[in-house]
Amino acid sequence: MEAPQTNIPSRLDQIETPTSNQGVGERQRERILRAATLVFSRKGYDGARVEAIAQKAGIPKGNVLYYFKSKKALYRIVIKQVLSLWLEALGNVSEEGNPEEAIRQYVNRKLALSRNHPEASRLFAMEVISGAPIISDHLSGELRRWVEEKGRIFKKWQEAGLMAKIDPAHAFFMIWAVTQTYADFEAQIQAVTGVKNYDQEIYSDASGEVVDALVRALGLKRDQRCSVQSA
Amino acid sequence: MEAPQTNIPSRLDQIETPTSNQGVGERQRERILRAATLVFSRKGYDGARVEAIAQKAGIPKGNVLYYFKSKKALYRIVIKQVLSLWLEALGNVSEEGNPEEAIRQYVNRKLALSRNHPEASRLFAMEVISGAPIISDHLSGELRRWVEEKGRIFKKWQEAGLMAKIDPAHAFFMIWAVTQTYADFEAQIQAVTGVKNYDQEIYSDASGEVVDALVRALGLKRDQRCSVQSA
DNA sequence: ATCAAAGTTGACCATTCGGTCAATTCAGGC
DNA sequence: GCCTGAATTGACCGAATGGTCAACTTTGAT
Repeated sequence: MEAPQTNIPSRLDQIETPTSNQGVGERQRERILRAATLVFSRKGYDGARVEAIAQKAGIPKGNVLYYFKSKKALYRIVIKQVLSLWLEALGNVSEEGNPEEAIRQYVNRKLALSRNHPEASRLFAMEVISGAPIISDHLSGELRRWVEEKGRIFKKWQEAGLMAKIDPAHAFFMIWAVTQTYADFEAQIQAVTGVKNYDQEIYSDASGEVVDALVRALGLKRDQRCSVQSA
Repeated sequence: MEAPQTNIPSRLDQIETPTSNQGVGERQRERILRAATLVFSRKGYDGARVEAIAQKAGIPKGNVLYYFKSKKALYRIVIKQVLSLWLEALGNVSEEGNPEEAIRQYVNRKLALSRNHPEASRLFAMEVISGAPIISDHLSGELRRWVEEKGRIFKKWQEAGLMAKIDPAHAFFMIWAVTQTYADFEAQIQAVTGVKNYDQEIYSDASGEVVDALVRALGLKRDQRCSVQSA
């Protein structure tokens, strides 16, 4: 989907690839990407084995290297995919309207991302914990600018007395930390709570209580009865 | 320090090891443990190389395997060390006294842990993200009981109207997520903020604003002027 | 000085790794 | 059917990995 990066054309264009098993390649490619995301998200780049990816995709190892010219190339593509998912989900913290509602929406969107793409979240975490060797440029580029931009909105809210005076960057770190923890630390939360079907039980709790807590943390609730109780 | 696990006695006891380079072994052993913590925390178990650990410890690979009978045994010891650090830092959320002050202390203690032992935090995170293959028993055992126990204190506070009504477990998840993020996601925070000396600048910010925010999130501030401003 | 145990080291081994490749199968256009 | 290029596969290669080992050095007690 992103840059080609591989030796295979395979695009459903007109002129090129006049004859081919059209579509077959694309489907396999995506199978592999899904499998790779899973394996990389659990083992990190160095710990992941091409053979394991192949097995999870249900194809021989040679076939993986046929679609992606190397393990590193595959990793780059996978992590770029994940990164764009992450940045895209950053979405728009809209300046207009109720700050509380804006943040509530944003947090819920991030929670949904953790719920629907936990492997992506974990892979991102792995990369960052490892020192972000691949994506550090994106972090200090795109992401930094995004935070600066959205930070200005926070500043305005703060000056209008609608938000607690926290460094906007730290406000984001907090939101990201809390929302991602439900994907990244699933094993811990699962163990501590002992829930059976993590997905349903945990996220329904989280999207209620945790969103409220974050709203409170940022001092957003406008008509607030001194925040001792929530329900 | 933990269980022996290796073929070498090396204890400063009386009778055994009548003659030896006393002390030398212990020092080397700890050198290796430190190096191993660093490498494992960046690469995970599968991604870490014994050679890399040896290099970081400044000794040949063979010497590492002399002190620890295998990579897996070394990993187990390292992660047990980290886990006990983690559990120990859980410390006492004291029931007596001001809830706000108790949580403030607890959060600050966790922040200090992230600051002083970022590698330990990262290693713990790596293990959990990987599915906690080694420590899952501890999580569903010790940690779960700890959360249940301390959760009762939260319940009491909540019934007394001193704390927002959040599921205590989720309250902990939130605190852990936020405090650990400063160690685990250092690369991201560094990139976004662009600070030079992470350690000093970030943690002085965090221990101020973030602690306040968490106190607000949990609805703990007793004499609170409707939580719109913090300073 | 001598001795024994502890510690150190690089060479070495079996296995596994990422990656290549030639042989083969598959699918569609003619 | 026949041809062509894509797709599939397992065998294979060199490099790297975890782990072993025998030779050697160091240390402290006697």
